[in-house]
Amino acid sequence: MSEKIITRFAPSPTGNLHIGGARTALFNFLYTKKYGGKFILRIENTDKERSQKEFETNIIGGLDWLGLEYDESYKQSDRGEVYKKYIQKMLDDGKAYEAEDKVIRFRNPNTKIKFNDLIRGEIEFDTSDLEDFVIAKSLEEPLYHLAVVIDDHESRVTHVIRGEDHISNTPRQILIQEAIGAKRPFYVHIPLILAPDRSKLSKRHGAISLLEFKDKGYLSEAVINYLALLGWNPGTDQEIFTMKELIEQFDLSKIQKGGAIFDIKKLDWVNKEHIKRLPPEKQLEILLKSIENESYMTGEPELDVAKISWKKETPENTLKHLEEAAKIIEHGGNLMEYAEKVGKGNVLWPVRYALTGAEASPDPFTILEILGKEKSLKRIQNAIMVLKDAS
RNA sequence: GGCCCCAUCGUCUAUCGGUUAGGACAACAGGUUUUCAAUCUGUGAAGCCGGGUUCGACUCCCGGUGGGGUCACCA
Repeated sequence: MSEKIITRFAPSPTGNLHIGGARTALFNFLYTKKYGGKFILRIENTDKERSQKEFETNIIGGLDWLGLEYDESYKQSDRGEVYKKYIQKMLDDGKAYEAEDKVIRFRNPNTKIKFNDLIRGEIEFDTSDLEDFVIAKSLEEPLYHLAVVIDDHESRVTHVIRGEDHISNTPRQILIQEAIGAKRPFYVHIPLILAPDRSKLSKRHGAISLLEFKDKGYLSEAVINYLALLGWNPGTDQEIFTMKELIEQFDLSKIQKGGAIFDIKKLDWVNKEHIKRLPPEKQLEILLKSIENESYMTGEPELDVAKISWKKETPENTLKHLEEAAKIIEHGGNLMEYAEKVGKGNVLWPVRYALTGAEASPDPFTILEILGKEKSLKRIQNAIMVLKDAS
């Protein structure tokens, strides 16, 4: 290795950290850790109107939850003097000029810019399509392209790993680099994470805060694992990874070119697989916490008459079983004994369904205990009523 | 619309010129007559289209088509 790898994740605090941003951060992190480099977090808040402290907190909280530690961090709002120096120099050199409308524009040399993207190969743009774009509102107010180039230059960033939506920004940034004599980093434009309709993920389609996954009880290891698999694969059949394994196996050449749709069902499966690998006591803790949020814990279950009876059992018999079960529960009798006598499923299924309204849930005895006698009996009576109404 | 990127099952993907095109999720069917099910088994499901190159193309080239991104004094 001739040069130490330096990467950065550069979110703008104009929104919460969502899965797309989280995956970009993850890829930067994995690549850096694999080669023992340095990973920088840079908060891009040159837009004072749209940037909010709340989003900054959310982004940092999200990275922290995922365990994506950075070696260094800074905010663009703290670097006004640095940008000012560069803008003045560009003005002095004639690389930029103050336009009549009081903004500072880049003097576009109108050349062809060709760059090599590490996962897409050579990409060429004719920058004469671009006008003299604005690089700063004033000496004190730099804009995105300028700030990015200066920061990457001063931080000696070697690899710019970012979303594919930045491909069209690259030629402008290269133009600025050349104007200030900065070295060109390697570019790695990773595919976008898509909404189910294949459009870019936006708030509309659930570009929800990453932290909501935490609130919903997902394991950060599972989220990391699933995100890594969106657009990357190890070339083997392995699908469940620890962070350590991801770092070992991560490879830019295995990154996909096309966008990938986020599939919550697969995340659920990955999450399940990670839970299975946890010690039993930890699993219990997760189970208990997940039950708290179930609909049957927060409200009354809604029953579908057709689902009350177990498989081929008749509604008449089910009615009888439920009435009997209610009696047994009321007097603290042995429900299992009765169930074994007339067929376990015939009794246990309707009881559990009456209590939860769910096809999948913990077993009836656990639910009975959690709900308590009074609430449980009320729900069973309700199921009996629903059954009677239907006949 | 201009410019740019992309294209294998519904979804995530393997294949780096020679495979019955493999795996996973999901779906569907069935088993375990629910103290356990965050289970087990099985089934269906794909190379966008048209030209080349080649003994041989999912794979390489060209052209379509389709999808996406981007065109701010936002990032």
